[in-house]
Amino acid sequence: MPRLGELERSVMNVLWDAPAPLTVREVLDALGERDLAYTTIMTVLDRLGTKEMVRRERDGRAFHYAPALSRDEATSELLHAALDEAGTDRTAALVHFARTVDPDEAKALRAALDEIVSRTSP
Amino acid sequence: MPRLGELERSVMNVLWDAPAPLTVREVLDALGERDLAYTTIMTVLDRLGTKEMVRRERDGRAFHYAPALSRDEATSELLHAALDEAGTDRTAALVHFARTVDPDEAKALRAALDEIVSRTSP
DNA sequence: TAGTAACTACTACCGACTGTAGTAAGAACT
DNA sequence: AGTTCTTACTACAGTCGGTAGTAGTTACTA
Repeated sequence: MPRLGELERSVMNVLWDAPAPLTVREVLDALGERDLAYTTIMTVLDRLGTKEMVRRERDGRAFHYAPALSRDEATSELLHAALDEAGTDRTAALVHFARTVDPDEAKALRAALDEIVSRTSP
Repeated sequence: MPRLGELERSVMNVLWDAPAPLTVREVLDALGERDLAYTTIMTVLDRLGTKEMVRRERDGRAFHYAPALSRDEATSELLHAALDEAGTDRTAALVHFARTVDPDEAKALRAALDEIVSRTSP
């Protein structure tokens, strides 16, 4: 997954928070605090399309934009990418990560792992 | 932790693989396959210093460069950074990650988590 | 001791990526 | 016919990373 810029990520967050695909104008409005030009959002959405982070479907004369993957998937892919940078010692890096993750999150993570590990080697 | 480029990462790997701090020339030699200029390595090491990824100590008239953090720490920080991009739904992202990680790595990760979780809530 | 080799400091340049936006042109509404 | 909305295309400046040159200084060497 390509790296996202600040504004690109904001736009993705808007799309992820929306219950349905949004038009350029709707994204623009959602980003109301940052007084951006309509075409700026167009450009960003276009680039996100090139990066295959969003897909668009025509509805009448306007396009509607939707995330190509869920926020969870995207973050998970980021995590995998980070892990891939480790080269060797992937496991060691994971162990280090496990020890530094927030306790509550550690619990949730372990629960999820319990499932998959028990499913893999019963 | 700032993002590293390709060459920067190669240099970090050289430093991580070395048992002791290296000089510019030693890094350059270790990267022998890529015919780079001495000053290119200098520049890269300098930038890595700015990013606080390496520290240097003078030894005679030359500097020796050492990683400022271990490879595991660096990868772990990358993982945390990736997780931070999740904003909300950190846990959900972790669960997704747990389900998509390599089975062997999942085992190791769970073992590490077992430790910390049992230590946190005995 | 004069010349050469090694090392650092500073500067430079190019390509890719990102933020930001303008202009042109077509469709639709007034 | 004019205004409005939308898309397509183009542009420009800033930052980052890869790559390296030059100048100046220290140290070894013939």
